[in-house]
Amino acid sequence: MASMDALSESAEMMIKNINELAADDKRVRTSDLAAKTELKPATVTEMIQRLGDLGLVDYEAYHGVHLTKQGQHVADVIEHRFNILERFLTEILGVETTEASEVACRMEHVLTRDVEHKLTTFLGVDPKKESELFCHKININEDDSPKYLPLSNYSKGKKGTVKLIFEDEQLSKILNEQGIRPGNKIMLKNNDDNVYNVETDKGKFSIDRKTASKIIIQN
Amino acid sequence: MASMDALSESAEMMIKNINELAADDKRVRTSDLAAKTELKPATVTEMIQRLGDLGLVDYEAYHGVHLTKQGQHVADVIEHRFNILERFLTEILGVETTEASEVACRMEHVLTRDVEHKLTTFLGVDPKKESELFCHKININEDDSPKYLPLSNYSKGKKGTVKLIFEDEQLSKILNEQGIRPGNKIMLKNNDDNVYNVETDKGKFSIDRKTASKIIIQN
DNA sequence: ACCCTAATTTAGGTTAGCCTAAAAAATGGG
DNA sequence: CCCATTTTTTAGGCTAACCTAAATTAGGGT
Repeated sequence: MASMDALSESAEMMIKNINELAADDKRVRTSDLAAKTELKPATVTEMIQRLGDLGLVDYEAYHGVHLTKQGQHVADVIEHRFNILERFLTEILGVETTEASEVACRMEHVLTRDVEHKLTTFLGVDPKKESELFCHKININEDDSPKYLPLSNYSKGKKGTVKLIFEDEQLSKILNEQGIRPGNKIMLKNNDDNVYNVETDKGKFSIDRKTASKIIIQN
Repeated sequence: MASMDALSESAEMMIKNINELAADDKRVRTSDLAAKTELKPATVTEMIQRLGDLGLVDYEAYHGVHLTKQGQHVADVIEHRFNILERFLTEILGVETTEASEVACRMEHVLTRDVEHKLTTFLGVDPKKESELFCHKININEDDSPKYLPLSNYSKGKKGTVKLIFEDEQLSKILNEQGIRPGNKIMLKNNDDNVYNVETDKGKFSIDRKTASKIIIQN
C-alpha cells in the first residue's frame, strides 16, 4: 500500500490486467497477459518477475501469476480510480465512451488519494462504500432511465430510494424517525386513494396521500 | 502540432519550463533549466538537443534555447491544459492548491484535445478566448476562495447561488419547483453524512447526499 | 511413457531518461 | 587580453521497458 506511489504506469497496468483476467482464483497465464496488454510474452515475464520481487504478485515460473493481498489492493484502487474518472468524463463532461475510457486509463495512474476521494464525493458516491459505484454504473447502462416520482404516484410493490422530502422540518423529523429520509430504501406495499402503506428498514407505516406527495422516490 | 501526441511527459515538461523561463525573447540557459527542473545540466543538454532535432526548440550549443513557433504552440497547449485542470481541481473539487498543482502537472500530459475543450466549456470559459481564463485565475489567487462546490461539499450555514444541476431533466424539474434552480439563492442549514437540509425562497427541504452532489453552488 | 508442439523463460539488444566525471567553451576581472 | 572560474557539453554508465531469437519446460495424444 505504501508502494502504490512508487509504481510505474506500466507496472500498474500489468496489475490491472492480471486482475481483469483473474477468474476464480486461477493463476493468470503469461500468454493471456501478452495478448491483453499487446506486449510480447518475454516482456510480460520480465514485468511479472519484477512485480513478484515487490511482493505484489505470486509468481511461479511456467505456472502464471496471481495477485497477493497487496497486489489486489493496488488493483482495487486503480479500478476504482478508472471507474470514477470514466464516469466523470462521460457523465459530467459528455466525452464519448471510447475516448473517455482511453483518457481515464492514462489518468488513473496520476490521481492522489485525496483527489480520488473528492472526485468520488463529487459524483455522489460514498467513498467508503465502493460497491455502490459499480451498482450505480450497471444501473446507468442497463436501466433506460432512473425515475423520480412522488411516493403518491408510486405503484404497488415498487421499491426505491427516498431522494427528497419537501415541506417543513417538523414533518421531516417525524418521517426521519420512521426510516423515511433521503438516502434510505423504501417500498410501497399497497395503497388506496388516501392511504399509502410502506415498508422501510424501520418497519411498516401508513402515510396519508398529501404527505406521500411530498416524498420523492427514485427507483 | 501533429508531433504533440508523440511527446513524452519529460519532453513536454522541458518545453513548459523553457516557456516559463523565457523573458523578452532571450535564450534560456541550460543552468536555469537544470535548476527549475531539478535535473542535472547534462540531462538538460541531452533533452534540449533532442527537442532541437524535433524542431520544437532553436538550440545553439553554449548559447541556450528558445522555442520555435511549433514549440511555442506545444507550450501554449500544455499551459492551457494545466490551468483548466488546476481550476477544476481547486474550484470544483475543492482540492488544496499545492496538491491541485502537482496533480494537474501530471494530468496535463494525458488530456486529449476533446477532453480539454469539454472541460474548458464545463468551467465556463470560451476555449477560444484564453485570456478570460487568466483573469479568472487572478481572482482565484487574490480572493481567499470563490468556490464552486457541490452542495454535498458545502459547510453548514453557508449561503450561495445554485449554478448548475447535473443529472436528468426530471430531477431538475422537481428541484426547480422547490426553488433549487440555477440562479437562485440557497443555504445549507445543516447536514450529516447522508442528509442535507437546505433553505430556498420556497422553503426548507431535505436532500440526500447523492442528489446534493449534483447541485453546484457558488458562494 | 514418450515425443511433439505450444507456452514460457532466458539471453542479449535497443532507446529514453536519468546520472557522474572529465573535457571544452565562454566570460569577466585584473 | 589573458587566465581562472563558471557554464556547458561530451563521454560513458545505469535502469526500466520494450524487442527478437534461442533455449527450456509443460502437457496432450497415442
